[in-house]
Amino acid sequence: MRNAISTKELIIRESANLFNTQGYKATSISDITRATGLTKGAIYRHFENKSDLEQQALRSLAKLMFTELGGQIKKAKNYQEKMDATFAFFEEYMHNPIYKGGCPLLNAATEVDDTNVVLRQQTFNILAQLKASVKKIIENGIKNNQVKPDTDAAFFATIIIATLEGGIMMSRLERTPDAILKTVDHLRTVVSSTLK
Amino acid sequence: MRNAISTKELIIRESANLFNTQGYKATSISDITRATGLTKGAIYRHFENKSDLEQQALRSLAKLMFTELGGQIKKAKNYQEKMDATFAFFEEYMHNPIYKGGCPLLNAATEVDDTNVVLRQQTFNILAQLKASVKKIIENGIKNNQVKPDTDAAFFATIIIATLEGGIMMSRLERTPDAILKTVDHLRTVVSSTLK
DNA sequence: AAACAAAGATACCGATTGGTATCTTACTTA
DNA sequence: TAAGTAAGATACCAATCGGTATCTTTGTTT
Repeated sequence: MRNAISTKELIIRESANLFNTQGYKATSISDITRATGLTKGAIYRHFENKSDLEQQALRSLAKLMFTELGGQIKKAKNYQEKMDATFAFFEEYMHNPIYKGGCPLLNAATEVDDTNVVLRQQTFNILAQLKASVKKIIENGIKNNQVKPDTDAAFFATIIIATLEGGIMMSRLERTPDAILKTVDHLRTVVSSTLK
Repeated sequence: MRNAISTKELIIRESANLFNTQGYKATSISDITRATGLTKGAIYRHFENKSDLEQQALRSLAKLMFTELGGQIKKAKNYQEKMDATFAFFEEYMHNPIYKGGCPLLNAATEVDDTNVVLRQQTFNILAQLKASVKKIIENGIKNNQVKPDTDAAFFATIIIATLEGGIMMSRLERTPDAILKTVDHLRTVVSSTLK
């Protein structure tokens, strides 16, 4: 049997790419057969149905995102550097993206919020995880005497993520990094205001 | 002939509703026949094809948005009130939306940025119009001695829109106004910082 | 009221959708 | 090397897709 796990990875990689650029509903199994060079029979051997594949593809995109982002944050030594790393990660999207089609969180959130229950819950969890990681950076900053102790971590985590995601939406629509650069620039001054 | 213009309005209204909640690609003509109580023959008498209907529906959503937003802004007398009116408009989305499915700009932008050329250009124009209107408020604020003269209007217009759209995305995914309330709260302090 | 035109309904088209049953191929184990 | 099994290919299914040609209905005009 030709290596099963590597073909499953191939299917997930290619379908994740298509889902993130064309949308989940709009991507057909035939699209995925074309992208992978496999047949329907091969795909349905590895996944129960399309919904199953969608979930695993989104999970893969989220993992990729958190692995890369988490790695960059870990490298940074203090609060300000960790925040900078976070901003740099979203800024980098535009130049050399780790996946095509923009932010998987933004894409999934806007597509599935009214229609796809299972994908919505999964996307909700991705947002929660992202918020938690930004919140943690701020809380650690307070603990390490780098951030004003009365700083509302949940509040800043929310506005930072909202601003970045909105900036990505604009930059992708305008096909220029202008918006994401402006939002990151602004967020740097926001972060400065939380400094001790 | 049963009133043609009112049935065309019905088709646009119902399809705009479906497009904004389910997505453009994901909404079929049959969905629209169900929502309107009309048949395919009736729909294709008023629109060349699905793309034509998509364009007119998005145009209708944008018009609705700018009419409502513009009206609120016009009512406000000075810079701060006009900004508050803008924020209130986006905040209101959550409680009593003027259209289902969230912000038409955000929805269209994330769906079509990689796939649909004609709808992408249209969405691009909507964003440009929104940016221009926020920019104008700031520029008038400068002219009327209410805003610091060195304020970068284009910069603030971008970060305000990005933050609001990101806040809407989060609030809709989380099904709670928490995020949009936080972002608006933050933007009020941002606006304060531009005051003379 | 007869003629006409416009609005909408019906019935169909080929192509594509997600999904499945079955067949063939490739590899492992005995 | 023969048998067994897992991976993938093939061929099909009913349902739905966007779209169209044609028919019926409705209202206007003369």
